[in-house]
Amino acid sequence: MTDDRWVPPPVLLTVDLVILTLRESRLQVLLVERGVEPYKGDLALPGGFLQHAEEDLITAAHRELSEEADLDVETLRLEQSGVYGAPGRDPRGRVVSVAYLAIAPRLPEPTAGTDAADARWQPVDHVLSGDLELAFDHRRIVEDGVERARVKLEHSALATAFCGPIFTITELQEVYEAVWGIPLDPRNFYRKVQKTDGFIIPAGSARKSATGRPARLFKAGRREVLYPPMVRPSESSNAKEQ
Amino acid sequence: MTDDRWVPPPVLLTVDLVILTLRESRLQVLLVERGVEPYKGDLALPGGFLQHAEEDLITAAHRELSEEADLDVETLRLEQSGVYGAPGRDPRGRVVSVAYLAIAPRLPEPTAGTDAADARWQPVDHVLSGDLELAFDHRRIVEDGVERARVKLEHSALATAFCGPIFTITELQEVYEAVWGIPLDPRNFYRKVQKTDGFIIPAGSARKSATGRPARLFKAGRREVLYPPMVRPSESSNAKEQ
DNA sequence: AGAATAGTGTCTCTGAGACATTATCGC
DNA sequence: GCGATAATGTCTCAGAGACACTATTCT
Repeated sequence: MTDDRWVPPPVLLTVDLVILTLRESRLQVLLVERGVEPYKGDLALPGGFLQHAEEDLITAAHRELSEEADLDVETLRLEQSGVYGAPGRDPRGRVVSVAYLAIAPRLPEPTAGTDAADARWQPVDHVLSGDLELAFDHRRIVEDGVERARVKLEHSALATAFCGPIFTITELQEVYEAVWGIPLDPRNFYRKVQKTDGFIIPAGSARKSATGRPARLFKAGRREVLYPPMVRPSESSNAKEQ
Repeated sequence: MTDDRWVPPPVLLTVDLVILTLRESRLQVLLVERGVEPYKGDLALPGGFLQHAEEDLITAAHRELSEEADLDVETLRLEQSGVYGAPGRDPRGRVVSVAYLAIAPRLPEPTAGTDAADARWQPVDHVLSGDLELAFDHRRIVEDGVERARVKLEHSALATAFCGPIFTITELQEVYEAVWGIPLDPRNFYRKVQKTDGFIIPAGSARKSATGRPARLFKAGRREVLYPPMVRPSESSNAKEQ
């Protein structure tokens, strides 16, 4: 099968970023309008080719993150979310894309970057429902990224990363509700979060809303892995396989 | 930052396979002795370069699987497990590897393939403990693959794939014990597995061991996602992040 | 006082863990 | 009968879900 003169086919590598945030109590994903062919003018995930042969994947992801959105790279956790390498996915040739997932607190409207004609937040439901068409196979990448975020919310303290440095329990609950897309009972949520040791740490008390009793403030604790995990209700009737 | 004449750097793509099975009640991984440089003579995961520019990743994984081990591809579930693309991981240049995880029932000693001087099963503990040196960053790939298998055992009916088409509950328990590396209570395991609807289906009754009461036989049910999940004990004291 | 939001308490049910007991085989 | 393995039952405790109540602010 392998010839003496055979050489492996080169491929081009891109990193694509699924940057999720919370705006107006909805889970939103950062999309850019492509400024170049192919799919020029269409919406797509921020990302791009590896810069040079020595660039690390995670480095490239961070570079694209700061290039295409004016975000503070330090505060963002970045994690690999999948590889997409189907032969026909990019008309420019054999392009394999490594997807990275980033979770961010409320962010400002991003400034347009170099490769992107425009960059803006879009609700993920619009993407998942298909109302919003994305270039390449980026819709699938968003789907996988969102599902990964949902699972991570169960088992890790990731939700605090969606909030600012100081937050109320209600705000934290809103994060879960937005990402999971379901309502939660405030009292059970309160109890669960409070008794999960090291999840959140008290940080004084202050007013938050215009009316009502002032909420206590918290900051993220040291615990990364939540055990027992936060449970997503009615998980009995789902099906999610590769 | 982007020059007019700039072109993205090409990379070489490999697929690496983490093939896990159960032999002698231990979790074992298929390793090959490399027949070519670099790392010639060292143990490594089966795998290799993309064959041609149009080959799908999963196709390449299946091809390597049948090339390097004489396994029935049909019965194996294959799933992406990670990407490994650190700049210095392969002396031949910029090589990015996509790892695939395969789970298999008891398998025979494999026959040596084309690229591999020798192929054989090795207990994963030997790899994880570092007693067994692996080429490239393959030890890390095995670590990630095993952890993924452990998690999948919790939330999916994957464990039945380790068994043959017909099995006893005790055999199924041995799968969990081998992969998780901990002993389980037979009575609680029995109860849990029985009441998880659609996990296993009765398939008659027959003798299994030389002595004692004959065990009932089962086959895999239709359910893929287990809810509530099988819980891995003492998960309270672990830490596992990217 | 009343509206609005934050925080606490209680009851019930499910499921996990620990462990004793019974059932069915070969000898 | 005995030894060995399979299967079932029981008790207890932790945690999730449902829901009523109290607390603290503002107007």
